[in-house]
Amino acid sequence: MPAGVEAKELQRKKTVALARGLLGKHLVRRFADGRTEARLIVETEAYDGERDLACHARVGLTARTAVMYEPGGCWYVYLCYGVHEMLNLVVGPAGWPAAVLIRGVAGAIGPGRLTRQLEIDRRFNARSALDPASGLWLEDRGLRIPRGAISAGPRVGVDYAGPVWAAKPWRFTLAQTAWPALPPAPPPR
DNA sequence: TACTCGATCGGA
DNA sequence: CCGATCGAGTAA
Repeated sequence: MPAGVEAKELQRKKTVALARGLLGKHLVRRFADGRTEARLIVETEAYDGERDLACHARVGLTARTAVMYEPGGCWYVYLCYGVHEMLNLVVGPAGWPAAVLIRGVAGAIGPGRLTRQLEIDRRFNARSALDPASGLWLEDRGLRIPRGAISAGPRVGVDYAGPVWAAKPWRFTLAQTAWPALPPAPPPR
């Protein structure tokens, strides 16, 4: 049986470690027709607190950022550039605004592409990320990730945050060699 | 109410 | 490189 991801774990005040730890977990979507799809999480970014000038919570508590102040374990979904839905996992204890952007899953690299493929939009905002009843949740399927399979680098598209915060190596990617067997590739011609 | 500017992507 | 497209945040 698949083990869920624990709320208690997501409420630790360790945003960057949680972003790293999310690699290798699965994002599971149950569609309206009952079909389910589990995708390996392969790329994440950490956004941590009001002090983090790349984080939406840099402006403090507003209607949009309120969900980030919730205890870890719910989704934060917002519209980016008027076009793309961005999926984030709220992490940390209540009152500490932090989230992890799900930037890539196996079969869909890019935060806008994955939400489009999995039909994720702002209706999931503030819903539970641990409860299958929400239709979108996290599962730990026991995949072991060697430390060396993870690489870190600066977050993408946050130059507005200034050199210090833009340079934080808070973007994490899982080397493809650590992914479990992918759907069979079409035979070469 | 009038601006400005995005945690992106696809097409020139 | 540029345009799409719209909502949040800010100033007035």
